[in-house]
Amino acid sequence: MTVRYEPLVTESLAKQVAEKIRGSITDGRLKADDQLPTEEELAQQFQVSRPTIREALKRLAAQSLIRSRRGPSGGTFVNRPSQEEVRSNLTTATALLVSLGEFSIPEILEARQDLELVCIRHAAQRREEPELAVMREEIEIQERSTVSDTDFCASDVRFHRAIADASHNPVLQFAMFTVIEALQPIENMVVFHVRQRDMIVKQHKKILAALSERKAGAAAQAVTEQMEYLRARFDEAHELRRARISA
Amino acid sequence: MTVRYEPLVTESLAKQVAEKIRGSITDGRLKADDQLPTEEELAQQFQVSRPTIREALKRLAAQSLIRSRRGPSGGTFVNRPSQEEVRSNLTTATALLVSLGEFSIPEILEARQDLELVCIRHAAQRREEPELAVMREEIEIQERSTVSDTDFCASDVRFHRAIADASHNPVLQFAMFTVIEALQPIENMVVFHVRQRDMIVKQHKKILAALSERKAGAAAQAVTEQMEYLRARFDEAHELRRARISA
DNA sequence: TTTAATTAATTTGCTTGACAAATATTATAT
DNA sequence: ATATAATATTTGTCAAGCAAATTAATTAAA
Repeated sequence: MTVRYEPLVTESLAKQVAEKIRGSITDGRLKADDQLPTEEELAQQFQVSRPTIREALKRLAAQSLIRSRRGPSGGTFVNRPSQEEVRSNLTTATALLVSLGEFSIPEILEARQDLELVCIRHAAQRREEPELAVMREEIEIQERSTVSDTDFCASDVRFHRAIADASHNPVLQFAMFTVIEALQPIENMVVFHVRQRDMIVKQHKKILAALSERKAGAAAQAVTEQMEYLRARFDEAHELRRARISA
Repeated sequence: MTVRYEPLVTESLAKQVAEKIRGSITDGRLKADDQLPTEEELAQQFQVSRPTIREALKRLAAQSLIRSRRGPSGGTFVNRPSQEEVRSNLTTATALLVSLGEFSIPEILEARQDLELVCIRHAAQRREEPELAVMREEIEIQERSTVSDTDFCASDVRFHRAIADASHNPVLQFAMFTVIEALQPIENMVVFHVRQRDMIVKQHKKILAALSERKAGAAAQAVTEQMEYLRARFDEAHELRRARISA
């Protein structure tokens, strides 16, 4: 008699259950807003206890693949993950990688320059009034001398996100946002240490002007200028740190 | 007497606990490989039950922020998330967004062309033997007529990942991998429906040759060619589908 | 004395059973 | 007919305990 061996399973039950359910979502058997069976029923189907089912569901909830509501019409439903949610998950993960030193500063700067150049070329073609309005607004904030360093940096992030938005390609936005967020702590360092806001604002104005007139070349030029400026400031900071260490 | 109101909390306990712990990881109070208190101790500290703590930990485990091991020397530890893990999480999330139609096919194709052009310019400068070897190997696989459609697509993905690798910028790799993975199901469609492998292999050879000789212009040209070819095939497929529907 | 096997201790993994809280439905009273 | 109250359903939480894995300590044997 032939025996079909099941694969040896060492994964935890909760993880297996989570994978099974995740599978039925990703392969389309469960669509957005579909309702899952109740925890009780799932427990029976998988032949595990309810807390185990709950651990599995929490894994999925952590990736905002599902949402739960209490009550008779409640239950667990497949989530339609918004780009926002996915992006925020991605951002925390990326920030962690950065903080662990997986990416070096020059690498981040290079990637950011490359990606922003791609975005700005499309932006020069496709930018609409709303994005220009955001940029104008942020420049105004950045010009106020009363604005704190933290707020200045936050405004800077919003300005560059507006550039990504103006590309009107959500995939590029997605990639760009990640790099912008990843760069933020580093950018904070610069602003805090170097305190050269005027230059940055001047460059932002140049970018805005070029986009307003749909001049792709000038916009690319302005972006390149700013990135080279940032790079120089970072090199300075690096020199300073080395000097301090060796002293 | 003045009263300080705590913010009204409607989030579930498990979620709050997870956020607290996540916070102490992302702000650096807990570093990689640090050990968390036992579930029992956490339950006491947060004044909740152990299953609630476990649900919280599972949320974090789902994002591979922590790992657990049983036994006396076991416990829960802060994970040093590898790029692989973060990427695989990101990939499933992105695939879901694609399957939900958050990104259109032309948008994905455009982003992929732009990003791959960025990668290939760096690759022409920095490519090393290992990446060229991978490309050669994959081309060889793709030339075999016995290879299944699925395997052909998988090899294609590996080929393009090698291009991203050759850029030697992990941030770009990160962004590029996402888009490649996102495109894969669509690419499968093309190969399955159009069955034009020769052309793709020919283009891959052109890319490899240009990279071998470090000719950035030729490499960019070859990439553009392939992307325009794919775009044309997709338009055809789209035409076909529309024709079928209207018929 | 050294080495191997056994035992004990610790920590996560899982189960059972129960109650609390939220929320829609249904029944009741005005 | 409408407002209110009771009820049923489902997730959220708790409690206590056993199982499994794994290391450290202990004991027995060579």
